Amino acid sequence: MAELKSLSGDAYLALSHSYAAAAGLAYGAARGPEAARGYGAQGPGGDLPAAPAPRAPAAAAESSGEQSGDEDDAFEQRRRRRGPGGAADARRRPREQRSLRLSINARERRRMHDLNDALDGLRAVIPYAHSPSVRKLSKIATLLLAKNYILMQAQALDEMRRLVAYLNQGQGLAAPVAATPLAPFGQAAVYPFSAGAALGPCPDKCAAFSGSPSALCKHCNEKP
DNA sequence: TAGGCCATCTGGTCCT
DNA sequence: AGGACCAGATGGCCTA
Repeated sequence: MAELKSLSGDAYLALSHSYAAAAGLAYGAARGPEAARGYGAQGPGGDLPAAPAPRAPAAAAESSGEQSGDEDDAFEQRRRRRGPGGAADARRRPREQRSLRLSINARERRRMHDLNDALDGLRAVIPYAHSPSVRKLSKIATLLLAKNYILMQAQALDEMRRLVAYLNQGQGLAAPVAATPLAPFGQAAVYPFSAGAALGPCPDKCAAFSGSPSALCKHCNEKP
């Protein structure tokens, strides 16, 4: 089981709101009472047990039939619990069907573990308070936060492109940079630093934006 | 104690 | 036929 990280309520709400503000969303508000309750919001200094009792669901673990010796009993009990025809059904159940069911269960369990691993991977790249004393994000919170984070990043990228275009226009540049001010992220031409650095004589890249040496740059002021 | 979150089991459906 | 995916049911753990 994954370690318990936790996120203080305040930190989480702050993060959510900043994402929401940037992305024009209101995740925190939308959560309403849940947000107030807090995903993992602990009381003051509230820590969770470092290692939560490994889920040892009586019904689940025992009935999974892979770790327990009295799997049949558990299975029978569950069938009985499941309602009409359950017990009789189980009694009639041939051994092959039973083992087939067990393998299907195992496969489903594996699938869910993979899904949880992927969610852990997502949590790892979402900026929030990672710490042993902070409970990890719930699944739903992880997905919602990730969505808002992506939207926020997209918006920031958009603004940066606009700024670069504006700067390029302002400088009246004939440089190749100006030719594709809105090129997709990842194209070096969009970013004067890389283009300028390649072309300019100054190792400090000071000429990247203006195309002319800077009076403030020690490299530009150096005598050759 | 209620409510949230979670793991697991299970049967159904769809796809290969 | 077998596997993947999905949703409902169930029960355990934890917090307010």
